[in-house]
Amino acid sequence: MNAYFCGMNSLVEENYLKALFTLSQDNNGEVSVNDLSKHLDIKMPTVTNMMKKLAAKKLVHYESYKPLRLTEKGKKEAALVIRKHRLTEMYLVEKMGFGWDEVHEIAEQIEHVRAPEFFAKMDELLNYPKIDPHGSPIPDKEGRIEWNEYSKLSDCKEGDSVIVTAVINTSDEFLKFLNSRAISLGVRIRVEYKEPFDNTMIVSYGQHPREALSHIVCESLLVEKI
Amino acid sequence: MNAYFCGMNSLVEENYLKALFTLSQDNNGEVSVNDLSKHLDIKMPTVTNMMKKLAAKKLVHYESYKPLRLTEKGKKEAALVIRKHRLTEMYLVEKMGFGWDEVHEIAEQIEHVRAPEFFAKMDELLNYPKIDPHGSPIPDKEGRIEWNEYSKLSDCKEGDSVIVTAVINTSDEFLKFLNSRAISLGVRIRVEYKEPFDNTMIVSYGQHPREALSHIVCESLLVEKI
DNA sequence: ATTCTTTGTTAGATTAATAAAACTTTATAG
DNA sequence: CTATAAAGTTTTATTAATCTAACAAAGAAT
Ligand SMILES: [Mn+2]
Ligand SMILES: [Mn+2]
Ligand SMILES: [Mn+2]
Ligand SMILES: [Mn+2]
Repeated sequence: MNAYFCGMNSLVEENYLKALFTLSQDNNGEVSVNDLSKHLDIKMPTVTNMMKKLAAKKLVHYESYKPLRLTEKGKKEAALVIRKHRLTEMYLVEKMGFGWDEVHEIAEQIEHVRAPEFFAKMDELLNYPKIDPHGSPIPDKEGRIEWNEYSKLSDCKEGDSVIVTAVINTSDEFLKFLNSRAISLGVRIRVEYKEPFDNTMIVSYGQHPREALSHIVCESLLVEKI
Repeated sequence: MNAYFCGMNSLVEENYLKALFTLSQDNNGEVSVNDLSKHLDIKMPTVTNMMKKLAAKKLVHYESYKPLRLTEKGKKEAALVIRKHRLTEMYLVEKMGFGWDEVHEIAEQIEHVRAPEFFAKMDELLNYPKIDPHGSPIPDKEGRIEWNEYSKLSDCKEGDSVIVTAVINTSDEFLKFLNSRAISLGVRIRVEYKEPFDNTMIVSYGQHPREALSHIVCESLLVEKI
């Protein structure tokens, strides 16, 4: 009767898929119930339940006590949700004038809107962007992602000159910190000195001849070497 | 824990409020459970249940077997949902290039997004519009509505010249019909002849010197006399 | 190897939104 | 005024998403 009768996933299912996709990136495709539970702030039994449901829908490989893995179908559907999220973020920044630190929560909701024309229109108005405002790739309409091979600033050596291409941590707080240091995508940074004790980096860029960036900050910045 | 713990209404509650508001317009504030049930395509027992819930939240005056009425609080919250809906429709048409016949279903979903900044931004980018793409007034931030005193085209007399200011029926089919006749808001129409038998009107406007509009069409067009 | 801790599952319960079936009240038509 | 029809309600049940408490498996530590 309603719009959710066919092969569509619910808003809740979409959030699980997205979380599985994201978490599986840094663990060669495997995710623990515990991690997923913490990431979504949902108790473990609820997650187990949902995994059985997603397994029944052929979106997740589920076996008791084994790590969770998305199926190919699951990966595709997750990527399509991420596509909607990132397109939305890009639209909010480029066409509506929001800051890159203001769009995540709004996109978190709009990503669940069931209106393909709406996302297609944003895509068109943005001229088919390949990355979102945080430098993350936007999956294409088939859910394919172009993985860019960038390195972390923390892996650079003294004397390296690099361009900031993406942020890994997209939390408001981190983005506001970057704003306060005038660091944004495209900024060209030179590593002046790397403190052996705690890996803090002294870097220079733009009008900033001597800025200290902690290891935790440097690990969250993806850069392209030049 | 989640975002819906405080005074917020759920998506479902918002749709009930909106329906109550709309239906109560043409019946001096009163709505029957039956009408609401049909309008929302939800069975009557479900509606009765929800009315008790909304009554507990002081949004609806509910007494067994009596017509439903929104409280002042209910009217305000309904108007604020309608505000989000109409602002969205206006944004979709004015800023994204959708047709007036394509935006209702998208707005039906986006109206439930919980992000005041988002709607405030649309409002700003649209320069605080007073009407939506169908000529309906957009309630202000306090939920106040400026009721325009327009008449139906069907109430006009032979020889009257009028400007189309709003459509009452905002269904896709009706809007597409108007598109096919090149009738849109702002078009100046002259009533050439009114058939006494079935109230069909022969009108002229723009490049159309002799167009026949059935009574049902004329009843759905609001006009301003000049 | 045995114990303890962490992780995961099962069982049972709750809340929101819905419907079907049965019943009651109000309205309408003879 | 009844008899019937329409509208509204109550009761019971279902589904999705969640939780707590109790239990079981896997992994770590001694
Ligand atoms: Mn985001
Ligand atoms: Mn989301
Ligand atoms: Mn509409
Ligand atoms: Mn809606």
